Amino acid sequence: MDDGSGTMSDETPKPNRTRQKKAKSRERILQEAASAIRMESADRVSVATIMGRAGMTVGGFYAHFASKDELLAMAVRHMFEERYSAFLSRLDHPDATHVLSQFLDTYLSMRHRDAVERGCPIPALAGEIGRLAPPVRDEFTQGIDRLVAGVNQLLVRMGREDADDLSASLIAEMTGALALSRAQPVMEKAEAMLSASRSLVRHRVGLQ
Amino acid sequence: MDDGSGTMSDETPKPNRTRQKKAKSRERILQEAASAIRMESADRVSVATIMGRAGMTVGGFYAHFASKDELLAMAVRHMFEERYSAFLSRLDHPDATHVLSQFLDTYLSMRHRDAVERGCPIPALAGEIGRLAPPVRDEFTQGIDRLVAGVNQLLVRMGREDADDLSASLIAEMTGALALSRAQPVMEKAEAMLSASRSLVRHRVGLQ
DNA sequence: TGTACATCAGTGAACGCGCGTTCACTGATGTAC
DNA sequence: TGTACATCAGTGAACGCGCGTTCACTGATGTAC
Repeated sequence: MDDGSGTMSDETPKPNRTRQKKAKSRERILQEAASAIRMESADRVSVATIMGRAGMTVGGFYAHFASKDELLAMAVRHMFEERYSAFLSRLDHPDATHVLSQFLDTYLSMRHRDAVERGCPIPALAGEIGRLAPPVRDEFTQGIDRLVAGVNQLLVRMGREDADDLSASLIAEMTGALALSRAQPVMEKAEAMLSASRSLVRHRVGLQ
Repeated sequence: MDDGSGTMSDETPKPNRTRQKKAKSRERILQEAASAIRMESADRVSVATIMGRAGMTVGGFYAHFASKDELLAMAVRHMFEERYSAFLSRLDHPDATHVLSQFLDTYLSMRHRDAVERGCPIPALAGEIGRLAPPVRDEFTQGIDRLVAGVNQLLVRMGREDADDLSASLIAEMTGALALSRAQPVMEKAEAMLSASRSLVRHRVGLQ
């Protein structure tokens, strides 16, 4: 059972063609799960469906994950990395205002509203996260914390002294506005909601 | 089939003890459904569980509702009425500022955060509403519209000229903040999130 | 008021279905000599 | 390099379970005379 390394990790037990193929399969499962969970909810999406979309059959699943819950936790981590690694790596960009401005506009856009399966995990999962297993919830709250901390950092660099409260308040408004615009099937009304929040959020951070 | 009234309504076909008892049963089912749906999601809660909590068995359900979907729509309407009829009836109160101030503080409180099953339907259902049947979604968006319109009315009476955008933006922030504080299991952090939004929302409407 | 039939709210078992998980297996790839 | 065995990613059928819905039924209440 022990691979000889100091920790109990089951990582890197020699790369070869078989293991590389397995790693790619795992990546495909994670990607399909990340999409399907945001689209259908963690509850509704089945292990069989995810495996099917990843080009495999159900039985093979348990060679990759111990349970559906473990997949959910890894998929939530995957969503935050996929969506925010680029943003978080731009926090040191010389023009903090520009980075923030772009973030706000991208977030509060119809494009984002309509791309649930590649969008921010927060509005997609906030409602059901309390019912999911603690490790899943942990990945979720850590993802939120990193995002809020990122916005906070930009606000500090822009000279805001109320950055702590403001960053939390902005993320609350933005995730709320996206969720509400998605609940509204009439496109014009959905756009009006995003537009209202976009202009007020920009105003609140001193843009335009 | 026709009860003789001009419309196709199946209402008021003579009240007697049997019918009164049935009406009370229906009310109990609706109340239990409204609680369970917010607590467990529309998806996870079963017709059998709701009927059991209302003191009946599964089979009796279809004497009250044509399907689970019909129950969901009626239950969503019930939630908004239960939560907001008092607030909406206070819109004409002479002191608009006071009514709004109370609304904000009640909404962004730990008490509200911890009372999911009696709380605002918006953060509880926003994530899954897009997957529910159109009639359920309609009740939901109508409920949101009435709430936003109510806040809008108070802001107008307080002399705000940007009331249209501001009311939508405030509801977005408040529902978002409540959802985020519920996702956070650490009480102190949950309270900090609510507190951040509470002070900024109050500031945005010119309070304190 | 008393009786005989009608109504219908609610019971409880059954249905077909999709779920998460298990498991004996297959066959391509890896390892040892 | 060639052969013989070991490994293990992935298959596909099966499991027990809970779901929404149906339906024959029961028995209390309502209606007609």
